[in-house]
Amino acid sequence: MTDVMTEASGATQRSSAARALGPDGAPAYDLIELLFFAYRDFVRDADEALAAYGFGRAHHRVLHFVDRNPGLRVTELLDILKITKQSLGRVLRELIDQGFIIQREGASDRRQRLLFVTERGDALALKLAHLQTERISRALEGCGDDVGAAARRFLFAMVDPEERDAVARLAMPGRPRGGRA
Amino acid sequence: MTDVMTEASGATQRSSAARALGPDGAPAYDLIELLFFAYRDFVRDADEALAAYGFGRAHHRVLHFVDRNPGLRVTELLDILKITKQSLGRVLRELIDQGFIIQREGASDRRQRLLFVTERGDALALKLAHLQTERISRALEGCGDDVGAAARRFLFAMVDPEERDAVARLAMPGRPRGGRA
DNA sequence: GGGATAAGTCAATATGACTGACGTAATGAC
DNA sequence: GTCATTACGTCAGTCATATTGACTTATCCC
Repeated sequence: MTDVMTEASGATQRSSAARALGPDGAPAYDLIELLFFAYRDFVRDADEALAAYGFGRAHHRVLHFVDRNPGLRVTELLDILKITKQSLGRVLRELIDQGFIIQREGASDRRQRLLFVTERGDALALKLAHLQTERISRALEGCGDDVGAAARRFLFAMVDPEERDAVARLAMPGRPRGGRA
Repeated sequence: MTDVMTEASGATQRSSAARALGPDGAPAYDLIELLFFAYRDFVRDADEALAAYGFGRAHHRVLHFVDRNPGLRVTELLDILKITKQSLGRVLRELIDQGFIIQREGASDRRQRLLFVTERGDALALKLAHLQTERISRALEGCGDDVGAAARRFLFAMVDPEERDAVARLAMPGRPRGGRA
């Protein structure tokens, strides 16, 4: 087994962790735990609303990204969510069967099934986004002025470097809401 | 793509809330999505390491909070994780059976089973914390000076108000590492 | 003694994920 | 026109994490 402990506590060379987080290279327990607690409560808002539709977190994610990116291809969605197409299968089917999402053949490539939200889907996506935005807004109100910008920078920097281009394209501030089908 | 992320939106001066929502009350899609992507990658570090032990994310959470809070009672752990004792059951059993956690009868109340990590459990908890700290440190390095403090403030403000006391007690910056059994 | 509390357990179920294999249709290169 | 590749879907089986509900045991405290 790789001896992580000696590597971590060895005083000879200071890792980036040690530099950023204290003289003794102590773990950043506060941020680790804050991320856990903040995310735990953040997703719970939407979870509760989704239960009324018989949907779960997975449905929300699909609906959200289709709402934000009309005409999204299935492959692109899989790449965003980092799940397999089998995992997506059931969730997408339910959203389509219940009229929240529709598929259209690609104009240039007829193998593609482009995804769009319906009016109903857009309404639900927007409702959930507003719930989450309420929590975010209240959080930012209680903080200093630049905290929103700093939070964006920090969260963006937490993303895998090789994913940042894709994330920047998707999560760009002020990007307009997409249209419906 | 730093320019994308450094850009704080509002040209007009509004309240923090209005800025978060945008000029037209639009959802805070950027922060919603950044939270998703940041958390997705954040937990993946530990997930990969845990796979080698046959453990999952649930084991990590239990191990982490027991490591950080030696002598934790089962009820307290359930309250932190917000899961049922049935859900905790299997995970805790496996951690105990494989020698990562031990239980001790409470001294004053013999109904209690106080939880402690073993040396082995402490080593694994620390290894996982270091993995996550590495990502956090690298993220903070790429940001401005006050971003760490701002991120803490933002994440803390994202927690349910009625949970904040409990979270503050657990995730206080600079809180010392707990001891083993 | 008796009610409340701490913890554990059995059973059934839901959700979200996985791997692997296979099928179908369309594209695009040769 | 054939053929490999791509996009998508699906069948089958499995695993991890979570749920509700019911019940037990031991202990505490009034």
